[in-house]
Amino acid sequence: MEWFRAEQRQLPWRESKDPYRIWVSEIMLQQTKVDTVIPFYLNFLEKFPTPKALAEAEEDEVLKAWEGLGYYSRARNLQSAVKEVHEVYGGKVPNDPEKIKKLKGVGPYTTGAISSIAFGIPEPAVDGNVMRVMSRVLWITEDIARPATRKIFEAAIREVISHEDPSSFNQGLMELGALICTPTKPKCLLCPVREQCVAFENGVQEELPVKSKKSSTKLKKYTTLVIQREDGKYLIEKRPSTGLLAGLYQFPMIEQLKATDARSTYIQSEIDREYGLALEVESDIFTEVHHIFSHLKWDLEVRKAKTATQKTPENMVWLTTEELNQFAFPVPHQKIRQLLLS
DNA sequence: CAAACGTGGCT
DNA sequence: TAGCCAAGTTT
Repeated sequence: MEWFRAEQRQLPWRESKDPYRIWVSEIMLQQTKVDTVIPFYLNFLEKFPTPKALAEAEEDEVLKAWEGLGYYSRARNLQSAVKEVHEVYGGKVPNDPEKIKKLKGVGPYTTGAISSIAFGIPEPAVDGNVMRVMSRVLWITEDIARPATRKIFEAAIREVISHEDPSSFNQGLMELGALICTPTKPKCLLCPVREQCVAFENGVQEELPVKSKKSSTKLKKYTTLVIQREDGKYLIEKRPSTGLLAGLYQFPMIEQLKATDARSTYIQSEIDREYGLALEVESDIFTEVHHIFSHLKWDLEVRKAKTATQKTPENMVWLTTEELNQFAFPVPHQKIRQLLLS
């Protein structure tokens, strides 16, 4: 805690003890680096300064503020939970871990983080940093990829957490993991708990934590259509409200399951069959986009198309060039949008 | 419990 | 280049 108080970074969410602001920061920081979060955090709180402002916003507006940050269910769950706080708790985040834990998008880590940082309650906040630091300090060799392992670290933290300043204790452990006890090349000579570290004592700090590997990404190929009608507007599809990139907007895509699915005759018949749109698909490829997600890879073959119809299929909308920027697109489709706007 | 769920930076 | 990693949660 002494090390943390002296060495901690100045970060936007450390300038306020407003539980709402702590909450927003903790959701954004899930699986996301500090440097990535900062600009999103500042913009988000400018747009939605209070639980009330977020509760009353349009979901599309919330997603737009999250555009490019990833894991978009975080944004939708956060707004849903804030609505609950607004309705059930009068707009104030409850000062009780059991109630906090029930909020959508708030799991064991975030419960501990909000409880300790915003309310000074001595609850463990076990994230990847804490498991790395403690696996080294205590030479714990359990596989941290397994859900059950988190409980081992929570039990260890409960034994030593400060009841005077649980906020500095939890944040200090995470800050230590971020700045000193790093995944590779940990700066042990600068570490304030080097003397207590069993892994350092035995020279095995680089072997910890033990973490099993995840399965590799799977490839999906799509023909992606930039469909423009006579007044210049583009046809944009809103993704379903569940699953991958839920609620985001994109250029319509047809999956290529076999080689012939890339032909314009196939594309045209598919669009006619699914949406009743008569399309003239160009034979040239406008651009290609390749994108790697956490668990899958997209290869997009983008082609331009024209249509004369005024019909608007379900879950689609015609947008002007300017309006394209008002909706949240996933990164691969941002690349296409950027080409059209340049 | 394993897998789904984004993105960008680093090795 | 391919894989790993980052203040995890939900299904």
